[in-house]
Parts: sequence; structure tokens; C-alpha cells
Amino acid sequence: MAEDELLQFRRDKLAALEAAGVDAFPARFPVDGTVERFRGQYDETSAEALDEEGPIVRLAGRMTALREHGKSAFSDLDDGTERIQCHLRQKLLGDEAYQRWLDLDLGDFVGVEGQLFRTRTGELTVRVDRWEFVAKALRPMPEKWHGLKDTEVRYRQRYLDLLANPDVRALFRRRAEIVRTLRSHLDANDFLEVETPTLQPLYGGATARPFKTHHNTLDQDLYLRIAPELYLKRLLVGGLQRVYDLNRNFRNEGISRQHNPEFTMLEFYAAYWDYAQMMDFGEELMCLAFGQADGVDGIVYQDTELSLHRPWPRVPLRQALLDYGEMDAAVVDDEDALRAFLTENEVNTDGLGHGAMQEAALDKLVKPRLQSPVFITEYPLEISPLSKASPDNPEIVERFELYMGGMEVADGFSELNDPREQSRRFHEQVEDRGDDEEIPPAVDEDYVTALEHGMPPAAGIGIGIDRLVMLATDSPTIRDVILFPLLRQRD
RNA sequence: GGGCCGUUAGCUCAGUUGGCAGAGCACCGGCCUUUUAAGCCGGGUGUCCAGGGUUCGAUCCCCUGACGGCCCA
Repeated sequence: MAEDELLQFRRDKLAALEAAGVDAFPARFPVDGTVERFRGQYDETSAEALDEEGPIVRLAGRMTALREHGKSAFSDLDDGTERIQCHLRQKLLGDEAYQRWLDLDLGDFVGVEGQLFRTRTGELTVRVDRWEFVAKALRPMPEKWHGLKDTEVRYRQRYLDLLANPDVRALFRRRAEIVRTLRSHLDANDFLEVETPTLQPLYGGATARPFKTHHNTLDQDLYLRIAPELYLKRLLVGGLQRVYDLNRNFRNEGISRQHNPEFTMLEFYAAYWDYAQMMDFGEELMCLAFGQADGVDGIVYQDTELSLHRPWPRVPLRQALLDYGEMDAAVVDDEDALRAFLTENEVNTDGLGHGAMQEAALDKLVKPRLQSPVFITEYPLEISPLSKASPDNPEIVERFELYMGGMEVADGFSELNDPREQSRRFHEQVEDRGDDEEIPPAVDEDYVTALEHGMPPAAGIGIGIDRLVMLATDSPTIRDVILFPLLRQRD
């Protein structure tokens, strides 16, 4: 059927309905429960007990299937929680109401009232006594058996994906559950949820290109935040000892299986913790998110079994390059040798110092092999401008990154709280900036001023929620766990 | 940014070694009072992603582009 024709049939039915005096878009239809609730209540009740009790239900939802049998018909009603069968009888409803039901289109919203009973095959069913039109669907629903597969349509018209694919609905419920679990564990540990600016006069807290925007009244350029870090630490200065911010960050970079330009990050800070304590707490928190407080069972991600056995291994970056990356110490430790090695392995080293090259080597050689969670620790100071240096080695900082399923999932460290050192590192960065948009154009003096008022020693962590949800739901791409991933605009 | 792959009916997909475009579901008409991917009878509804080229003839071959996917940067 040509699309125009399909739509015309539905428009014609709508017109006929309205001509008969029916409101096709009434303001309300009071229900007294959801399909899920009534099923929970009566799924185990026998046919005889149902006949005796005679429970009357009022439900509303989409009519998703119609099986006509002459003077009676079966329909499915889906209210978004679950599906329930309805039985319509001409004799019970009268000719007009019965015929009007037969004229419904799949996807139309209806409200029904009637008694629950069991059919010959034992299916819980509503014997509809009366029904009302609730809302017209002027476009057809996706095919019922194969579902909606076209990835582009799934992402662009996510509502169709949700309608057609129950797994997708379940996934986003799971996502909400994970976020709820994270919040409640943080709350239980005396972390205070705060909201820090998304519009920032200067960006910082990560290495990434920002989105730039402009405020008209102030006539001032602003950036969408790439991280909440510098604001959260201002709050530590202000005496809030444990804070978290669960929100969207924006990075003006490539799009891939693991990257969406806007993504959700949980960042939190605890005064008087160091990075080791933060790793302890972080792995506990993430195990809870995976639904495994004890971490014993592990998870399967893309056909690979990941062990969550605690404690998760902690491997210094240099050691990881030697062990997982199978590199020679002589290469890892020597800047020129490392550069030559990376160039040979098709990694661009332009503008990268020794530390940055070690990180690049980690990305290329180690990251893909890290399936079960591993904390890579002891990062070069050179690429960690906000982390506190190790007492044993001034070139190394107390920092970790968590890798899992071949992805970077979290990043944390003991926070640099010496304003003199912070100022020195900021200035160094800005002076070496060149036209590198990943480095802010100016020193965040306001942040340094905050530190000058005194910040307690603290540790912080940022956890990529989308990637965490990918792992928890065995999703191959970040687009599957973001309701409306960014796609190129169509003409 | 580069390489490879995809785009055919509303949906899921076949197909054409270049010769009137196919199926299932959906849809339209008819039958049917316990069906459930209901069933039975009848109906094919299309810019084969877009534009150009080759050809008697292009959905198919060639070129360019759009969008998407995978891999790489």
C-alpha cells in the first residue's frame, strides 16, 4: 500500500469518527491501574476464582492487534507496561460500539472497562463492557513480528524503536535503575548531590575541545562544560566535604561506538580520601551498578566474560605497557625510542611529550586487551595537570583510569590542592597551548583563587555513565544506550 | 579525514548474468462468537536513496553525491 494511501485510510477513519460525533482526542480517560499491576494481581488466579470474584478493570492503551471472529473479536491492548487481551462481543457492546471497534486502526489509543476472565486457552482477558476512543494514530506502527531494525530510524525516531522493541524499553529502564543505584549509594555515604554550571566562561577539568556559545545580554562567549571538576572542587573549598554531580558533558570531538558529543558523567569528590580509597569506593559503586554487590559472578560483554572479582587489579601505567603491551622497558622509558616505536605502529606523535606518548601507547596496545576491569595507575604528571604528584616521584601523579570491555570507563586521582603548583601548571599549559583548542585559552585564575583559600586533601573520580550502561546491558554501541544520539541532520 | 559495506512496498527482507518488480506482515473488500504471528477467499499498493553517464533498454554496469553501519585515523 502506498504510504499516502495508508495515511489517507486513517485520516478517512478519523473523519468518519468525528462525523459520528466521537471526540477522537478526548482530554482524559481515567484508569484504575496498569496492565502490569492487574497481571501481578490476577495472573495466578484460576478461571473459576475470576468468575466468582468478577474483578472489573478500567485500562487504556494502544490497540495493537485485532483478531475478528464475526460477531466477536479479540484485541491486544498495550499500555506501555504490558499487553493484555481484550474480548469484544457484538451482543454485549451493541452493534455501533462493536463496529466502531472493528474500524479501529492498529496503534489507536482506547480505554476499556470490563471484567477479567480466562479464555479456553487460559489467557487472562478483559471482557469489554464499554469502551471509549482515547487518541487516534494517523500513522502505522512498525511491523509487529520482526520489529524495527533500521538503525537509522531506530535512532532518529526512537519512539518507534521503543514501541516495536520491548528489549529497548527494558534497556532504558535498566539505565534508570543503574543511575538510581549510583545515586542512592552516594547518598547513603553522605555525598551531597549538587548542580554545577553547564555554561562556563572558561572550560577545564579535562582535555577536550569544547562547544562554544554566546550569551546575548551579557554579550559574552561561553563554553558548554567538558567536565564539572573545577566547580566541584570549589565546593570542597566551601566546606562541602563530599559532593557529586551527575550530568551531561559536551565534547566537540569525533563520534564513534564509544563517543557521543554529549554524554553523561558522574563525578564525585571526597575530602580526606586519596586515590587508593577512591578506587576502593569506585569499584564497590560500580559493582552495585552491575547488580553484583560482591562482584563474584562477573558479566558478559560482547561474548567476553568479564570478572568483577574484587579487588580489581591496579597496575602502574609503565608496568601495563610492559605486561599487557609486551613492550620493552628500553622503549617505554626512552622518549626517542618510544616515538620511533609509535610512528612504526601508525600512531601520530606530533606535539606529544614522553608522558603523552606513553598514554598513546596505552590506548593503542593495552586498552583493547583490558576486558575485565583494571585500574591503570601512576600516570605521568605531564598529562595530569589537576592531579597531585606522587611523594616518591615528582614526574608521576596519584592517578588512575579504569579500563573495562576495552573502554576507558573512569578517571580519578588525588586532587592537587596547592594553589602555587596549580597556577604553575595552568600557566605552563597556556604558554605551550599554540592553537590547541583542547587547552583553555586562559588560566582559570578564579579557580586558583579558590584554592588559595585552602582546599582539603581530596580524591575525585569521573565515571562515564553511558559506557557503564553499555557494559551492564551488553550494548555494542553508545548509541544504543542514549535515547536520542546525535546524528547528522537530514535535508 | 581514509577504507569497506548498505539503502528495493508502511515494516522485515528476497530478486533482477541489463528486458513488465517479488514474499511475509501491515493495508483494502468479503466470511467467521474463545482467537492469539487466528484462519479462509479476493486485491500488489513501488521515485528499487538522489543526480549524471554507458545502452535499443538501467533498480542492476560506471561516475558523483546524500544518509547510515563497521574498521582505521
